[in-house]
Amino acid sequence: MTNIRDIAAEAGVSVATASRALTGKGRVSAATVERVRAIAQRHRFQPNEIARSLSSGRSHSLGLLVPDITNPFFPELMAGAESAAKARGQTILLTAALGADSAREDLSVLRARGVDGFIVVGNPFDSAEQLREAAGSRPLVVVDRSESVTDLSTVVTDHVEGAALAVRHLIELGHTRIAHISGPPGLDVTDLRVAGYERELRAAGLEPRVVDGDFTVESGAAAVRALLDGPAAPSAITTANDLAAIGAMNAVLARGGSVPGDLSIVGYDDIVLAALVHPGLTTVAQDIGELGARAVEELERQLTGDTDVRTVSLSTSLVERGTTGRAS
Amino acid sequence: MTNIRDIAAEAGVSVATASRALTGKGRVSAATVERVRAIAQRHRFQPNEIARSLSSGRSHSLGLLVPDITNPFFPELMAGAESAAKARGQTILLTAALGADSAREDLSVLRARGVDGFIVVGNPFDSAEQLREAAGSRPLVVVDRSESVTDLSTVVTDHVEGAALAVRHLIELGHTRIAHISGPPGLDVTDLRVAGYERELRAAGLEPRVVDGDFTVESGAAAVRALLDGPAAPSAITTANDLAAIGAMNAVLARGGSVPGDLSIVGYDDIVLAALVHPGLTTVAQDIGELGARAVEELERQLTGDTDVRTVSLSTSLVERGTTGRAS
DNA sequence: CTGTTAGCGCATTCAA
DNA sequence: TTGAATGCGCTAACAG
Repeated sequence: MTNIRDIAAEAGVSVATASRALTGKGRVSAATVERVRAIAQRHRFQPNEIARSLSSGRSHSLGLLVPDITNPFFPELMAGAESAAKARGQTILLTAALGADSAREDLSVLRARGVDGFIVVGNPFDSAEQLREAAGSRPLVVVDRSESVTDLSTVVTDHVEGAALAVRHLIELGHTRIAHISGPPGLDVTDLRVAGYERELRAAGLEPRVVDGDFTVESGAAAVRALLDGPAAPSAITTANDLAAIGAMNAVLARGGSVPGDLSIVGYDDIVLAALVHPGLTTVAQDIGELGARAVEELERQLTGDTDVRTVSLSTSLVERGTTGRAS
Repeated sequence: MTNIRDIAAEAGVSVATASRALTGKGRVSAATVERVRAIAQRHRFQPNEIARSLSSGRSHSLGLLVPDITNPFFPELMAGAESAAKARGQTILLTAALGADSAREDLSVLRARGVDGFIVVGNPFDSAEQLREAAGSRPLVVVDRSESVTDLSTVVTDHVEGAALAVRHLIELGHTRIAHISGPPGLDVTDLRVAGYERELRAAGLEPRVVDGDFTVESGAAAVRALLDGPAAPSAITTANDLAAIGAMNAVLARGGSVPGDLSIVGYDDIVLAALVHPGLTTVAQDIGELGARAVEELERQLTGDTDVRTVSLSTSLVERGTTGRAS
């Protein structure tokens, strides 16, 4: 590997000057800059980032912690983060951790690797305080958690409005018995979406009805079975996420029912999968990749010295596909 | 941040001894090892990996290059690689690059970051030689390419046998007009699966029929439309991957047909999504996560000095779900 | 504008 | 078994 000493030697300057010419920091004559860079280019010189990190204290790498890589929501977010990071010369160090213990450990590993900051999707801990401590005073952006982390920068979508959007769509289609399959109770995202659902339903003079789920396909299926077998079965449902919606849809189809004939279904997230099932899932779309990209931007902002705590809120929209129809 | 000097000072030993006690390399008395480690633990000392890398020349990090993070196949593989790496104290540096140019650039960035080796999924270049050059003499394991990279360690599944498995299943169900929707022609994976398909079909005295696709949902849909609109429409198809199979299935359903009533469909890969569509997709399963995990293992083996070029071949199996039925 | 001098935090010689 | 010295490759302060 050719290093900066080789370049400096060939250019007939000191290593320090070569460094300045290459990084653009510090005053160097235009002539030497050009000469040094030309030589570097010819040698395909790539500064050793490890050495650079050790010396400068910045690694140009970002730690990304996601809860569950097999849930298709997260890869989409990762993709957005990865490409935004790449565009800014940053590299993503990826880690997936489900529980608080492994999250603590993983963050610690990433810290030892010198990441400049963290993007944490969801909060694996019980409190924002624990999360901040695990991040070890490094800049931190939380994605998709709002209420519980008021003193940290976050990137979120407007869950209340999104949930309301779904309900409004069903009401416009003439539905009056609209149930909601929620996420795990207590979670911000869950509560906000439930709140939006209830608000919009009550505004129309209708009675809310919430069945708890946990974002999984299975929970969606189980919830819908309970709903359809119970009294006053709904003609439409909104769900906490697309996975649950798909589970619900499969459960209806599995018992010979039809969607949207027997039940209209609205998902939430608009993961890629939503467009691939048949019929296509009507869902509340959030730009998942953008969520990741904006998190990178926010982190970058903090890394450049801006210490404001900010909440970036992205809008949502309804994507109509085939799982919703007029009430009969 | 507390560093090794602090630990050494508190233990009353030199930094060198502290380092030896912590890493376990070199002779140190059991007593001092214990003392140093106790102090380190009390301080929650985490050696700075950056410094360690610079000094030792090893970073304990692996570069993972995937072509397309939004194709659900790759996140599953990433998850397997990530957890295997974590279990071995390695960290994954992730990058996604579609074309050869960006792949070259990305590998270069990862190299500058000091990754100890690479796992490359597919070969973004025209030849194994270019890939090796882009990896810059660092150990390299290729996943899912076999033919074109005979002189590199690879982890693959037996595509020929997998494709044959699918055909055999359809033949057992009584189908005789069985078409195959392939991947992009020229790709190893494509050609091998086509070969397996043709071999098995010919063995049964049946005539093969291949329509080219490109692994996307759309290509599957287009191919199946062409097939059904043409003469001698098949009663069953095998596909190069699950995404194409799902596209095919949706195309049939979209025109009012039924699956498997009008067309039996077998996918390939068994991505998570395969179980989530309705009806569930019958498919040739490969353990995608295992593919990633084994790649990490192979790389690790090379990193520990074993320079044998090896090909790890994982087996496949048929998962019967709802998209295949008896020929009418 | 440029060169010299010091580290960054650790691993690894070489002596003792 | 331990310590002192050296260097990984680079950036950053300080002189000139």
